[in-house]
Amino acid sequence: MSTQPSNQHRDDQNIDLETRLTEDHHAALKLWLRMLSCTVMVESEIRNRLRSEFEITLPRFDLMAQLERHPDGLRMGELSKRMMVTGGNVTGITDQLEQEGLVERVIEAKDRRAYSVKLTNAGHKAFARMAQVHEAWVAELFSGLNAEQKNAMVDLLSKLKNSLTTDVS
Amino acid sequence: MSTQPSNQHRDDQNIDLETRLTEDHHAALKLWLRMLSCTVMVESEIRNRLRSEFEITLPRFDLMAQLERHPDGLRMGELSKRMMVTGGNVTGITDQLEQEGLVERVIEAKDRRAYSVKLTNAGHKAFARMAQVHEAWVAELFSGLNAEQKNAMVDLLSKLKNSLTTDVS
DNA sequence: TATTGTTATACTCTATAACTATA
DNA sequence: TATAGTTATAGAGTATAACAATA
Repeated sequence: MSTQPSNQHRDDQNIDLETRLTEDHHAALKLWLRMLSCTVMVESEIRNRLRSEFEITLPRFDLMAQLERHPDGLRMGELSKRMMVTGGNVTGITDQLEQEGLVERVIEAKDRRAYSVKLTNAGHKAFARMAQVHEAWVAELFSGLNAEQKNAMVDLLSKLKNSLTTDVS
Repeated sequence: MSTQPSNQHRDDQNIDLETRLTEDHHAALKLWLRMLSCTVMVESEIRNRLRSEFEITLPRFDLMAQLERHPDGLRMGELSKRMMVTGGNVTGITDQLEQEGLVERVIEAKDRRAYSVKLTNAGHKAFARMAQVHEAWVAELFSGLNAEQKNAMVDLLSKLKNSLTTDVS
């Protein structure tokens, strides 16, 4: 093996490199396709249940969840960032929730261009009720993994998320 | 501890059970939220790149990917199942791809109600070009995980997917 | 001038239900 | 009658760009 001319040797190395690269590409693709299909399955199940049980859509639920975590309210721009959606959409979703009395816009004293969006009392109550059921659904859908496996996956996803937010942006 | 009356003891067990249940629910929710946000980040990045580089949408790309894997063609109903989308949508997406000459409907001799949808030669070429770049993007986006971690995650997702398709349907 | 948020518009995907043609 | 696929419709979410009000 080591008796081959260095040219050939270099070729071998290149071939190995290529092979490894291709294998890695395939592994990444396989991972992505599996992740996507799992996410789509869980997401559409939850979407359907939210609609049939509570007549609410996922983005609306998501906006309320964001506000639940921030009792002091969030600005439109902050909601936009957190929901990974452009401003116009947040306006639309907020409008709907405001009409239903679940959310309110409070003018900020310091910057009168900006609003602070908060859950109303009714919004808090409605969300608490939904969140509990929602959490049980999620637990049910992920019951195929035991505690250890769930933790392992959270760790892997955290690593991935970290690399995504560090590199890409 | 073991000197407590059995009533109290039973209470303790219940509390433990509840605690464990709540912990599990939280773990599942945490996992789901992390998985969702990772998927959304990767998906929107790929969606944007596909649009700006190739002027194609994700569902259209997905349909072509399905056909690439099945050179003999797929019926509309099969595409619908695989893409997890209703029939009307498949008709629409197929129409567009057919207009662009990337896909063709071939009437089935045996059952003249049904079509077999196939990639055209142009479709094959176009897809091959896109798939190569797409795979490189995915590899790049998942480069935060090493080979071992990717494999571990594929395994966990396979387990999850399996439990989802077994239990839920 | 820059920023916050809204409005107007258009596009894609989606589901549902009524429909046509064939089995 | 049942099935394969299409059509028509309506709705949600999305992005973009022009706009108003405030900083």
